[in-house]
Amino acid sequence: MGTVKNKGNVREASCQEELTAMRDSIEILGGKWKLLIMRYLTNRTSESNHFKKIQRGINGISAKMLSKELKDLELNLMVTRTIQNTRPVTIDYAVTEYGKSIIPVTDMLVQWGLNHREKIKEDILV
Amino acid sequence: MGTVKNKGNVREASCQEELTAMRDSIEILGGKWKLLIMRYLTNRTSESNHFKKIQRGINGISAKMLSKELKDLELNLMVTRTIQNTRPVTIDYAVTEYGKSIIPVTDMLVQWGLNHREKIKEDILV
DNA sequence: GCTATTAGTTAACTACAGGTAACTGGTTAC
DNA sequence: GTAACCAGTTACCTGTAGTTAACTAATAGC
Repeated sequence: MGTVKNKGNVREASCQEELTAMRDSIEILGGKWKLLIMRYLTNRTSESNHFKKIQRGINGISAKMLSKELKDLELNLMVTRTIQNTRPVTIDYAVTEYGKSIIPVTDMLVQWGLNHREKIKEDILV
Repeated sequence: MGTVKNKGNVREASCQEELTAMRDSIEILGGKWKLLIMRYLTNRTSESNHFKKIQRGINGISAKMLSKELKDLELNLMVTRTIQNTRPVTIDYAVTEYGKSIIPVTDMLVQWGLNHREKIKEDILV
């Protein structure tokens, strides 16, 4: 470790760093819901997003999971949680400036998903 | 459904399509290993990648998981499996042309992971 | 008092992702 | 014959991601 012997090792080392970086991303953003929640919130930065509204917007997510995932995202500084002075009380969730760094990731996943649908269609026809 | 009543609904509709697309992506590429395997293979398209070599290259993956994930990726047309005429037999795994469409996704995840490390460091120092 | 809204929490459960380790089967080299 | 390489498979187990449904607590309207 530490000594770089040749080009092969340089490539090897940086590849391992890449894989480690991706492990981190997957650990933080992995699972069924986190990226969906982030996508939902980054699409609506102009409005206030309270708990029930988010739950209605993301098809199929339960209160328990939404609550848990929002906590995780808050811990990782991706979203903020603000209590609103409304009756009944609402809690506003918003993407942080840092959280917006996720946009390129979700953009790529959306594009890839759409593209994959097209690919599947083609494969069925041909 | 079908009738678009106003701009709000248009935005709503396309957002739901986006989320659906992302659900697809997450379903196909989700889990601890698939994206790591794809990253590993797309980084080495010039060489042949046999089973043991991949397992050695991706730290911590077991034969069972690698075997299972490669099968899944093959089913989704992301990689090909070719038996090599070597002694002992080796099996070559390669990313398909279509599989390369995943590169922008893994690129973004690698970048985000690296950036996140930096962010955490800063937060500790400040 | 009853119902509805908000934001969750809690318990009880299931299913599957994933880990560990032993094993098959074929080939080569010593 | 035995050790080492290849490519997996199989069985067993565990932890946790995720589901469902019931429940708390506060406020407002009828």
